Amino acid sequence: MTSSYIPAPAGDSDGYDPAAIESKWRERWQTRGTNKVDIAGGERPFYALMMFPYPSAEGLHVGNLFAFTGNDIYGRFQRQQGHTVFEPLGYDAFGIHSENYALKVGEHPMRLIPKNIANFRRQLERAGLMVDWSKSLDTTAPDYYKWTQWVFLQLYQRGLAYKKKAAVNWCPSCKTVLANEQVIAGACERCGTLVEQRLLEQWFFRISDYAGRLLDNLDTLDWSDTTRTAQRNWIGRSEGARVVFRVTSGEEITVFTTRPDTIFGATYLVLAPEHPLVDALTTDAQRADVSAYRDRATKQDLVSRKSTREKSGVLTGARAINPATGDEIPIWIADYVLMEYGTGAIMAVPGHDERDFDFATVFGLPIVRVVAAPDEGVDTLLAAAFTEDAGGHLVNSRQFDGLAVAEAKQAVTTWLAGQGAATAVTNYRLHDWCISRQRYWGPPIPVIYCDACGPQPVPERDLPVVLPDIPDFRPDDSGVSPLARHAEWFHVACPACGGAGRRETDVSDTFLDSAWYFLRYPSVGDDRVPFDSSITKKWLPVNSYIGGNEHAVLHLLYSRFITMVLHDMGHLAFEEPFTRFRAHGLIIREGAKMSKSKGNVVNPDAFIDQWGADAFRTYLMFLGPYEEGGDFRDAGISGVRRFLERLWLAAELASTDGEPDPAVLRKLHQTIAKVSHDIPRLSYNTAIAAMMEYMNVLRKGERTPHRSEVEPVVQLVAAFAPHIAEELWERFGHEASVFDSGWPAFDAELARDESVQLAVQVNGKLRGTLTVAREIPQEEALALALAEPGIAKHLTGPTRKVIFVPGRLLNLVV
RNA sequence: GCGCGGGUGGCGAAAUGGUAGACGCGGGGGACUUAAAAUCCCCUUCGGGCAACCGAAUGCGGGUUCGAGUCCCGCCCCGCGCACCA
Repeated sequence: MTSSYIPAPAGDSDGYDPAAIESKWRERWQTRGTNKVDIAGGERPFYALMMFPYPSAEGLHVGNLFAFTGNDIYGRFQRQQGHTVFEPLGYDAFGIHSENYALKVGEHPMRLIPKNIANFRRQLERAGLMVDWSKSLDTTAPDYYKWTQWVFLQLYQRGLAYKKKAAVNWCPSCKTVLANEQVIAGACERCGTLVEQRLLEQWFFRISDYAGRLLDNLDTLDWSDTTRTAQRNWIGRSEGARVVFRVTSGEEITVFTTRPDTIFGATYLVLAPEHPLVDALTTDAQRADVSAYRDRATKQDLVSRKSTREKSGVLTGARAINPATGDEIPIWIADYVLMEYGTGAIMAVPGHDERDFDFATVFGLPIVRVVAAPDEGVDTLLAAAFTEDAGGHLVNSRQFDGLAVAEAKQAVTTWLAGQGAATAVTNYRLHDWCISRQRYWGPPIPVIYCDACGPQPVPERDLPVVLPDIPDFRPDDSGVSPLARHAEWFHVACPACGGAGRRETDVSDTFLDSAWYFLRYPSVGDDRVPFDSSITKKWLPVNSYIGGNEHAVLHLLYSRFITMVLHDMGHLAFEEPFTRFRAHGLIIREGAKMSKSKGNVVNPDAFIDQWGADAFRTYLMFLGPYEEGGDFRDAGISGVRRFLERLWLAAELASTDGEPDPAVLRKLHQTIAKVSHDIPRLSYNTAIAAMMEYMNVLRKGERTPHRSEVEPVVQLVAAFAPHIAEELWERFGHEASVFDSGWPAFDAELARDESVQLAVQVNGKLRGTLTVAREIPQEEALALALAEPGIAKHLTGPTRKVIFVPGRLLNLVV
């Protein structure tokens, strides 16, 4: 028997030529349909999803490739485990990024985006991803956003979409609403202009109705802990009570507090300046001060208002009764109380809340101690707010004196509830999702306004509401979307009465585009429904989702929310879209985040030209732990390239004469075990290191490897370096793709070392190592150790204790 | 301020509580070669020593343990996220 691969004659050696084999296999995969997925019939479906990119004009970023390659390896590995793997990729191409860039370069986004996408596609194909391009999608295509609009209508029908006037961050330069996270230190994250506050009518989704479920379900998900923690913090559940304070003039003020136990120390109330009761409560004497203060507060942008720590406020002149003490206390307004959290009103307990303490100090308000630590008395002076609750007990609280804080929270709430003054409630920090954008480049929100019928949803049969191709899409300062200027689009018949109607001119947030795209991929091409029910049943929920932690909160939370709503409406059988999620790390270069301004951006095309896609992929995965990212240093890639060259050479030289070396086989099986263990954990760097180690053994002293020592490594390396693996696999005489060849069999017998290095310690310090049989008993190991002069000389006294870890270590305590 | 990561050779990094530094880069030396490249071999944490060897060492200080990079307590530094959330 001879190898089916006949080496080229010496002098005309056909060495490793990545450019040639990579383009060969790109074509071969295409013609053979290697990456095409049998959506309807494929067995053991496995959905390996990665977060889709925004196709920027600069082209693919190394960070994108790092992320995609990590997912691709996982997907290819699952395919080699016998799954039908679906690894789709599409484009998240709507949004303010594209629109601003289009304005900057003076080209219409409808022309610009297809160019960007074509460039992205070219770069992605070079990277050798196992993507089924027939199932790609683009959020800006009408046949996609038709269904984004359908999703909106579902929420609308369910009563989960509503309009309200809301104070929003407004960037006067970008002429748009900004989310809080887009405002950095009071300025627009994009252009640096100081942000103002505006009141606009906006569409919201009632995600806060789902806060409890979104929080509770987190416990059941196989997700990165950091991501789950981030979501928990974002949802921000807190247990407390709503307490009603009666105003002496008759009104009632409801406050939210997490410390009902401290109510005996509530010496004043504070309302947010925007609180609806302020007008009614304010006395004539205070009216001028109050309205001046409110004017000042509303002019300030939301972020700098929140970041100012100095306390300010004014008296309303009204007084309320503390339901616990019966005392009259003053009512203030102050901007440290936020209208959007809780009830927009608080009971101030300066003795036990830092902010209230600061405020009371500034305005000379009474500070009463109602909680004391074990070593403190009723009258121990409060130099600062005492906010610890563990170990504290109540004082100055009448019948509750002496109760521990935790019990008092319950007891006080129950007592107040008995008088109708309180209810125990759970409050969430999560607020409703504003989806309106006063911009052009997004899916129009499918609503028509009619003077006779009011707002009407666009009937499903009329979807999509196509975004018109208009030359002037520049936003202006009116706060109204550019679409309003396009008369023949704007004016439309009312779907209810047929009379004159006007279209909603806001478009929706890009987060809505991406909150359901994973549902669409398997059903791409189906124009009857957004997602086919039997296909969805087969492929979803997503088995593995990989993406950046920058989307840990919003994108993942919104996707979960939309999925949950569609589940509740009977469209989906599951309520959590991503069974497993792992956040990948960030690639940095020379210790700094890659950015154009720092000039340290790596151009993937240039690297692939020079080193080949296989080396580039493998190097990216070798940089560091996938979930932590790594430092991209140009010099490092040579080691990975050398590894592939050595693999190539080993395959070229492999012979079928004689028998494989048992020592090499042992290392091979140890390597199979290591790689099989590491890939599912995304521990790609150590899997590569293990294969490199094996290559060192295989080629030790320029030995000629046996074919059976090389062939399995081709399968192991395939997920990392797919082109070279296919080429070598073919040269070994296989007709089918290496990705349909399965996974090398692991033999524990062959992998077992018969002798091991036993560490010998004296008092925990290493004093020597013994090469011994693996199963050596303690007595024999001890005897061998004592016979070793280098060890014996450290035994300065009688042995008091012997610790023996079989096969690993012997520790003698003297 | 709060939350989440992280701190290990010249560098990127490995290490179920059990020989710290695997693997790779860089560096040094050697073999092969007329020479170079490629390939292969050896060395490369620091200090001391001709050497066998000895000592120190995983941000700092304590602790638990026969044994700690790993677990516990208290700090310092770096990155990311959130930030008057009652």
